[in-house]
Amino acid sequence: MAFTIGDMGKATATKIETIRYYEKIGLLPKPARTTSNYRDYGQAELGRLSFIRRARDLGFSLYQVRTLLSISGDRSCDCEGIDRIAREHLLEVDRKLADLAALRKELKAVIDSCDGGTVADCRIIEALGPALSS
Amino acid sequence: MAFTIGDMGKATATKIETIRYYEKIGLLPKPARTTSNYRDYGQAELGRLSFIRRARDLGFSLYQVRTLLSISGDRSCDCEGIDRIAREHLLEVDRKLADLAALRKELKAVIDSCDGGTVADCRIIEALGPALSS
DNA sequence: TATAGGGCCTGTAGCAACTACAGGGTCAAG
DNA sequence: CTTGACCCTGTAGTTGCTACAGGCCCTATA
Repeated sequence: MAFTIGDMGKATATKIETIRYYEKIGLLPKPARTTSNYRDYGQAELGRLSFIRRARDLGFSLYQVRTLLSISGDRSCDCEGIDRIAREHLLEVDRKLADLAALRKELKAVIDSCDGGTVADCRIIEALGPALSS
Repeated sequence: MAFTIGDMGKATATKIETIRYYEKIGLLPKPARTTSNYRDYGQAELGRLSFIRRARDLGFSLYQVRTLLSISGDRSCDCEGIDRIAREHLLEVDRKLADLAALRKELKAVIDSCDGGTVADCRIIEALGPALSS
């Protein structure tokens, strides 16, 4: 029922420094301390940290996580805000996917154009930019 | 034939601060100066900056760009090194694409599980983590 | 009982790759 | 001759951590 910062880290696959960082920026509350000044966490903090990590794994920014946490703290509030953030994030992910796919295609084309030889006739270099007489 | 830093920026869609930053970290050489201490660029610098930007657009890191530039500077060197960097980068892009696609799928599932109501029964929140009794 | 090893503490600095000022000088047009 | 757009240097901020440095604490073993 009481966890050290190391326990928290193990339970959520989070580095200790990261946990302290979350505390510093106010994502995690300042926990109780033992007599020897060790952080003393309970179930609630563990849950909160799990939530943060899970949201981070899904690609939410810390700013978004902060909002998600504050909305989810108020259980009577309706879930429209949550839904909006999640959908917005999904759009962003889709944009990134499209960008990355386009980039991949172009990169592949650049690579495929090269058939060895010296740099003087390397197509990759050529494709990367004009007039690199430096 | 002579460009100000602003010209360079316009020609390559690069912010002035970024150009100065590239100079500071040694990616661009220190250019000549006019009598009033303005940076005075020539064609070579423009080419080099284009190269950098193009490589960055393709997702190469500044570290990789640095290597690409140094290899491409030696036109007699064979293009194996270039090819290796590019292929490695392609693999990295493929990994990112796969990760992002997986994330997208999971995020979509989380969003789709929600059918409104109050936060108390919001599935998004539920899916994000257990025991968030904070 | 001494000591060795782990774990914990604070605080600061570093990473990528920029971006954004603050506080000033320069230049061309009206 | 003044206004506005450009340029200069230098420093600090961004995101999300990560890595020390220098020190305290706790447990197990010889």
